[in-house]
Amino acid sequence: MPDEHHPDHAPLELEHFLPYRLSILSNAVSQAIADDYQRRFDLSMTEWRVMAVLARFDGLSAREVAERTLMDKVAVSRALSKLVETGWVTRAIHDGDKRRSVLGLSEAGWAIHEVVAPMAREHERNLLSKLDDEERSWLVRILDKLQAIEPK
Amino acid sequence: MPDEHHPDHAPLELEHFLPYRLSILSNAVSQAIADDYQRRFDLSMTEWRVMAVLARFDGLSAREVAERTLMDKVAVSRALSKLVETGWVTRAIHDGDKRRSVLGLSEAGWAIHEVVAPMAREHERNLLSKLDDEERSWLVRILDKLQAIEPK
DNA sequence: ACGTTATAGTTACATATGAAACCATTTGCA
DNA sequence: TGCAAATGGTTTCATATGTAACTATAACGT
Repeated sequence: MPDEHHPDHAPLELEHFLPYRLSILSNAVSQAIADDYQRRFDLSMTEWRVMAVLARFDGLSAREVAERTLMDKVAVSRALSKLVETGWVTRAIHDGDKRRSVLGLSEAGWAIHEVVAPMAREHERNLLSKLDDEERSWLVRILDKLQAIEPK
Repeated sequence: MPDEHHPDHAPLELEHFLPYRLSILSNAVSQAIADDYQRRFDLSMTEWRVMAVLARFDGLSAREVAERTLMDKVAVSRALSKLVETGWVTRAIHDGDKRRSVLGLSEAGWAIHEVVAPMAREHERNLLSKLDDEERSWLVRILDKLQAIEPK
């Protein structure tokens, strides 16, 4: 909790500064997971996110993938070109709109997914195991509130 | 809360996956702050973190700055060379160990700090204002637990 | 003292990322 | 219809970042 006794311009104590703490925690967690599938499948985090979204929503366009993952379209485009090349994602052209692509996991892509999804879940479980039930439910509630549309 | 009814290999629902949520939240928060001081002072996040640490601990070496900020030494080295060049940080050589540098904020550096620190605090307050007291204290407690040394 | 090893910090290179320009196609509307 | 504006997606370029190699100095063990 920010200490009211420090004047506003006093040096920040990074280790108690919420944005900093979130950043450290988030990076540590994401990196641990990413290292895992990176090492085993040479799959980047953006690529995995694209695959995860296509596993749930088959036939999306690239723009829709970008929306769902909150990544920008350039990142998605790059991830897709690699994924299509390695054969884990299929890309067709939308009939009726030649600009749009129609994306989905290939058989091989599903096979990767079958391995990586449980891996990711395992990391999450591991993280949550540090909390008790009460803490877990507060965490979800707090995240929901904090994420209620960032008002700049 | 992860839903027990989904088998482990089912498609991840990113929007309920804790590591993903943390990453989105953390990026949004940090980016909002960074945009702010970036625009006004052409100061990157790593540079600001170096300055924040030097505001609290005068005379650190580069390695110590890296430890305190959890950034790697190359990032710190680069940040420092820019900060020294713009004149916001002073760098001397440790007497008795010519490898070590002795770092600190300059007058100009302090002036920047006086503006940026309150800005950062304001963003944090803004974020925390979405929570009530009870939620805030749970959040701190939860972060403490989650951050208790990542056991890989 | 002296060579080996460790440490502080920088440089070089390879890769990742983001913004803007770009191409193709489609939409909106005069 | 036909042409300006919008949209989907890729390419280009400039910048950021991480890893490994490197330089200089210091510490250690004999």
